[in-house]
Amino acid sequence: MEDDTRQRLLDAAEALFAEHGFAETSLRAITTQARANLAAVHYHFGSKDELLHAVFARRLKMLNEERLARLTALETGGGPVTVETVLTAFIEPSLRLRRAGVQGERFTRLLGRAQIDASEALRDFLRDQYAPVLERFQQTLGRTLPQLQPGELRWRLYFALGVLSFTYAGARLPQMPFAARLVGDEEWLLRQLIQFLAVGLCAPPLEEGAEKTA
Amino acid sequence: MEDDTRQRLLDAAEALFAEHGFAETSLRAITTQARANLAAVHYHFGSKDELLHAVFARRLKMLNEERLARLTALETGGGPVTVETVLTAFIEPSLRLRRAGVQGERFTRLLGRAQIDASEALRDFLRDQYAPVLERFQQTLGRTLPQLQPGELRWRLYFALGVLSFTYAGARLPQMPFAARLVGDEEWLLRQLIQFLAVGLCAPPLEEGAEKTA
DNA sequence: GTCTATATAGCGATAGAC
DNA sequence: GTCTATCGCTATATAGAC
Repeated sequence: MEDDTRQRLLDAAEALFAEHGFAETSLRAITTQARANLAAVHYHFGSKDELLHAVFARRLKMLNEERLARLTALETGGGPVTVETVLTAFIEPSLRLRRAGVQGERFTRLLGRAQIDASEALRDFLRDQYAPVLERFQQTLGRTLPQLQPGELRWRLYFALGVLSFTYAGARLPQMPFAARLVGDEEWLLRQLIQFLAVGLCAPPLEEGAEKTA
Repeated sequence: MEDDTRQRLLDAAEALFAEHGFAETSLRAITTQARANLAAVHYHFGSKDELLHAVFARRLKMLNEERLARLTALETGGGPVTVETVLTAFIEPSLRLRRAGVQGERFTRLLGRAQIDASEALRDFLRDQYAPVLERFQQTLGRTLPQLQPGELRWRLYFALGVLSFTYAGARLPQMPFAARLVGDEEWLLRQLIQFLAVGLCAPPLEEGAEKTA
């Protein structure tokens, strides 16, 4: 069992945090699902907070490295650098994670939740992980959409990441009569999503003057 | 104090739930901020869950009634029924709530969070409140955008509500170097938001065949 | 309606045997 | 590394005086 226990704890925490939230999930629920002892969490991670941190660390580094690698390949590959291809470079790695199995789907769900839920400490950690990625994507998009003021581009990027987070979080709009989960056919949904975001980012500027820069 | 205590409890709960989340907020924190006794919550509401329910009930009914009234006025007023005007009919009432004071801003923040956070029981309540509103807006949008398959329209509406929830929740994208809060200038941001959503909803259909209807 | 006092339960965390 | 047992704390909820 030894190190395998650590992985089972991460898997169980990932699933339960994604489903019920951090505060609502007890260490007892996690260790039960992981078939581990209650004390194992503190032996392997030190605290509940550090367990959550480890859940993110396990997957986030690779995810964002893949995003940057795809963007670099896009910019040096000689192909067309359009809003669609840049968005795809950002989104596809996370979609691959979802396709890789149920644990990947749970992680993206947790990641979406964290954008709204995250405590101050977790936000600091996520910021460190995301800052270089977002900055590079923003720069590239800025070159692709030179007609936009920086403040305008940043808000549109904010909206776009909002859609992505909301969708990955699997938010069930209580009012919608259809299942809002990403069931099957994620390829079709990805195309819908990318088009929705792309036309939003590419919309003509609204700025009349140039006073709004932040 | 009598009934005033009830209002102060609702105000404090609204603020703290919006800021820290439901599970993370204790009744002690709420009663302290409301300058009320701990037992007052159970006297006035019965339980913590029913307090949350009451926080939503206090504002949600009026909000959705105003949305429906605006949509009706739009459809019978003889003016142009465009995607932008329909979106405005949906969004403006919540924006008015935000402008009305800090409590309105807190409520919309809580409402945004709830779309991702909500427990099963709260989701049932929200569904009942939202179902008729969303259905009518979807019908109207369907007439304005007849080229879209129903499934396509529903997902685009889902994306749009995602952006709105995310923005109202005041999600601080940890990676963004700018303040992601809605500081001042909400008029400018509203125009940005509505344009982003409108062009996304109006994008040409992606459907090749007609097999995808749900 | 508001208060004090308390019941009851679950939480994260730790000590120490094995 | 894994276990049992438990500490110390906080939570929601309630009973009963005023």
